[in-house]
Amino acid sequence: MKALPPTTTSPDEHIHGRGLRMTDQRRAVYDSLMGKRDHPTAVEVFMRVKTKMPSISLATVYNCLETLTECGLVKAVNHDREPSRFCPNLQEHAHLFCEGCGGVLDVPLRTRRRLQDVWELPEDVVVSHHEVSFRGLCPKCATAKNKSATKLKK
Amino acid sequence: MKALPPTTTSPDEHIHGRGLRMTDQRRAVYDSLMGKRDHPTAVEVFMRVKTKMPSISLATVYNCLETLTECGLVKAVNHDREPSRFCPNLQEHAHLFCEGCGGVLDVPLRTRRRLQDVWELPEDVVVSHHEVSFRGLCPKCATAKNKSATKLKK
DNA sequence: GGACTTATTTAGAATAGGTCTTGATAAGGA
DNA sequence: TCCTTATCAAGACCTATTCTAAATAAGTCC
Repeated sequence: MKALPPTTTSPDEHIHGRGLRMTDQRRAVYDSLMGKRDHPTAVEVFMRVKTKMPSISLATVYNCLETLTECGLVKAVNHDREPSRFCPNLQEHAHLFCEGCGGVLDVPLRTRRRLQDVWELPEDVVVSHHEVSFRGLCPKCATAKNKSATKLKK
Repeated sequence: MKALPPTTTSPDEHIHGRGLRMTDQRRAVYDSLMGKRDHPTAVEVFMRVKTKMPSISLATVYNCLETLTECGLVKAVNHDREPSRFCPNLQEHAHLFCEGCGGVLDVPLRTRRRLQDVWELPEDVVVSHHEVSFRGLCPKCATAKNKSATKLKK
């Protein structure tokens, strides 16, 4: 749960802290997420890593993603019943799933704001984790749709 | 998306408005959700409805739940990759998934609050749906855990 | 009411994302 | 080096859900 920012602790130290090793496979999976931070699914990660490491198996990618998630180096992102996606952004944020282009956008928490400001959580509850997802249109798709709608009106 | 409160429109009218019928199966599924509002999974709904209507099939329960969801009479609730749960509460709310008892709690939106107060959504986006889920301990489990922890300390 | 059309239900097969199992490899420590 | 533990790879397996096809039921038009 607790995840120190990677500037103070390297991914390797993070993993070693749990008695685990930073293997080539884990590093390749982690690097692929850091390289193109677009919330890929496990299969997409698999395809990307496979270009650099052709012998890697899908099961290993699943294992690596699970390990990295447990170590707090990446976050697993779920939306409806779609395949899980993975995200190396450790800042607190929500996600916008674009129905137009299928992309996923990070939505940061406003400074000095907390979810309790909006949600009436009963007293005494303990919250260990939360996930917030929006579905709709990203700025690009929204403006594109708007334009075509205006065009049609004329 | 848009869901008129059931006080102004009956479930039947809701369904008829879409050219669909309120069949016995759909009513049984709907009633089972209204009767015990504890966020059951499709299989749990199936087991409950089966006691009143032994001939119903699981596929029908899935179909009914989908229809009711599309008509805006119930909400589908997803959390991590667990099976979907169903909820007849049409007010805006989030969910707390208790790791202690496995229960699900509705968490209402504070009055006159909106998610944009907390999340820095970029301009121009269009949001058609959102889902917020907390994981942790419900009040009962949290206090129970607290008590046993204090006991151990003594 | 009867014939026709469309919705709905049912049971079981099929699918998809993900997990588990097993045997082989590799890395560290004494 | 030998021993122990972690990791990997391949494929079998699991589970929630969807699809398919045939059977029923409900409207609708005459």
